[in-house]
Amino acid sequence: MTASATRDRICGNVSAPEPTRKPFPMPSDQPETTTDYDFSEQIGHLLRKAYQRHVAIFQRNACDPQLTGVQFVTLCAVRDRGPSSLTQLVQATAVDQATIRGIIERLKARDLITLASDPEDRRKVVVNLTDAGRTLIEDMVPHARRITELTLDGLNPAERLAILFLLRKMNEQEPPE
Amino acid sequence: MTASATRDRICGNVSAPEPTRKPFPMPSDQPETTTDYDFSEQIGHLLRKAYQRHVAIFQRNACDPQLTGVQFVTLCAVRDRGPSSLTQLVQATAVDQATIRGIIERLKARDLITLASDPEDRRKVVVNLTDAGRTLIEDMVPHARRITELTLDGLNPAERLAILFLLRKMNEQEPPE
DNA sequence: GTTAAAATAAGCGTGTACGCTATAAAACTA
DNA sequence: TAGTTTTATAGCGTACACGCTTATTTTAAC
Repeated sequence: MTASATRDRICGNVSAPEPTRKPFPMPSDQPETTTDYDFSEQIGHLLRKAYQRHVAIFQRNACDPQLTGVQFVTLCAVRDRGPSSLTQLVQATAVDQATIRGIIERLKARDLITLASDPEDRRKVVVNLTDAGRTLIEDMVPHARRITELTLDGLNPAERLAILFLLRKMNEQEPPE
Repeated sequence: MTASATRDRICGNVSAPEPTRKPFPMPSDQPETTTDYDFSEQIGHLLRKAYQRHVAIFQRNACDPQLTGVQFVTLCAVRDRGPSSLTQLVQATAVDQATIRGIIERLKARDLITLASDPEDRRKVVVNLTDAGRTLIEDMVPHARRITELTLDGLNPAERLAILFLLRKMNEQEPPE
């Protein structure tokens, strides 16, 4: 820290001793210095780490080692909504349109779903569960509960409710334009 | 729920994309049935959506459209720690070892960092900031503050403290074996 | 004490999966 | 016909697992 601070003086951007031009009005009394910005305390960094930890827990605790969290979510969405088009699954799962195609391909390759085209709208690809897919969901759900439990391990019941509430509230907020 | 879901195939389930009305899931009475498992209320799903929203906000608000959040975190880590080996950066950034190489490659290609080999340990690759890299960080930090602000938009000050606290606490917990 | 073998550490290559942007083609709708 | 919706395709970036090479450190033998 001190080493980098000294280096800042030596070869840093010493050329501009504050041209007094602020690109953004700072929301509070945040100083314009860069030294107090700690990336490891930012919401984005914490979210990334939390999600990565969850993914690791999922992989270790899924009853099927090939099944990913997103694949499981997609299977659940098909079960809950019945035969669905890709666009419907995109909305239900919050998986990107370009990404869902790969998911569907892999689930199809494992015969967990079937694909058909809607005779009433020939653009649509209708996704359906196979018996194997339905069985896998049934087998997986207890493991999924455990995965949730393990991900929230370390938080007491009140804190668990709180973080679910706060994440839902964040997600309801639309990303600006 | 299940009965109506299977009837959704009449193509008229347009009621889905309506705003979310979600009661609190009670952790107490969880039967072993699969019908009450709602993937969209699970911590993993909420974390994935929250992080994706943050990434979208980052992309729209970075001063450099090519710079990703992870790349920025890596640059910050080099600035904070001084010349660093890849392994040190892996620990500092929580970016996978195989992934950091791609990050470093792209930062190097843009001349934001330099690579050298440590004469004292010839296994090591030492990463250093260039002047351009240092300048980019300086320019970026105000935007990064705004990105954090926008990601937390919708939460009041107490809630912001709460979610940061809860995510930190979750991340401190080790993923089991 | 020097040296050879074993254990550890750093980094590389490859393969698979997820995520987004941008673009285009096909099918439907007005 | 013009415009919208649905899906397909290409390309880049992030993420992790696996197996591998090379370099350093530790240990054991001598």
